[in-house]
Amino acid sequence: MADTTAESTTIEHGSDRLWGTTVGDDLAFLLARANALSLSRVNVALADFGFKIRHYSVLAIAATDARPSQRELSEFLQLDPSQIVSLVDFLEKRGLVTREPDPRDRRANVVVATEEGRKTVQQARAAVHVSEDHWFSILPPEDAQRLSSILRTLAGADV
Amino acid sequence: MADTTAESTTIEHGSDRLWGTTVGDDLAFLLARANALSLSRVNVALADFGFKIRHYSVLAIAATDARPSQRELSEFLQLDPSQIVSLVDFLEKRGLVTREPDPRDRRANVVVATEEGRKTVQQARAAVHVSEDHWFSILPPEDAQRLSSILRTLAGADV
DNA sequence: CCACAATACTTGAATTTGTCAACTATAGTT
DNA sequence: AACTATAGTTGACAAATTCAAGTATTGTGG
Repeated sequence: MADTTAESTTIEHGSDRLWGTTVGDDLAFLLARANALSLSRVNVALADFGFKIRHYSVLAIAATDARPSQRELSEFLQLDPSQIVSLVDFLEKRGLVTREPDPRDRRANVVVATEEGRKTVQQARAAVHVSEDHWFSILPPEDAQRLSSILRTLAGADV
Repeated sequence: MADTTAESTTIEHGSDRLWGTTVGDDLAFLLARANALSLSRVNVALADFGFKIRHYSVLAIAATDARPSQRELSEFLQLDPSQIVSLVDFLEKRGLVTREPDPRDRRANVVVATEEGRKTVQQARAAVHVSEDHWFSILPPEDAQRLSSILRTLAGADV
């Protein structure tokens, strides 16, 4: 842990002392805080595209050949189905994705990126990765790798 | 990527196949998802106390001898000052914390847990830790340790 | 000491997000 | 055909987020 003494020259607005309190040891708290920081960075990176993280996530998945249904998106992104509706509406209005009928199930739509959508997501992904890499570069490379692998375990293991 | 040989016996509710898409590699996404899972667990554990994670965080910090000001809480928890106001209102109405004038700065309040608040937070902390430990026990112990350490680095380093 | 800018907290309003129930259309089952 | 379950949509409502403005106090430069 205490390998980076990267503070103290700054005037220190003073809330850092709260790290010593019990919540500073709490994994749920650390996760929440790391996520909040990550989120705000990513959202800044996506602001140029008029996206927030969710638009980006939906578009990125739609730009693969996975051809996800809205239900799958809802489940995977842990969002209410009605939230997926508005996300897809948003992207569809901008011509980035289309709803295509699922030939196997006429109730379902499949969300697919347009050519424009694929171009856009490529640029957005680049922006996101620049912002992420910059942040994660404060970690030794093997820690970034470990973090990714550990989080995959946690995030994939429901219950 | 493309294993759309949708034929398999595993009819499975299906969204797991989306792990293969690009977002599944994205640290920001993994962080968000892990946090969402952690959050919902913790909130379940706290429901008995009528808390959500933020009430608990404020109370837990107030129950130390750190005597945080509201501004410090705002900064540390990354919440708008007005959100701290309502959290402290909430806890104060329940007799769990009090606002005490900061002798060094009459503009500021210091948030301190009452005796009742200290008792409550102790029970709440136990509930949270049970729920966390249960979840994190899917990790090998050294990974849990590493995760904690890595997250502390990430969460503490606000470039 | 005075004028002025900055800070700590509070209030309220605007916006976004989260949650949920009801509805239509289709699927699957018996 | 009757029944139940599912995919998507809509709309209502609650909760959370963000912002702008106001009060009291602090600190600073003249």
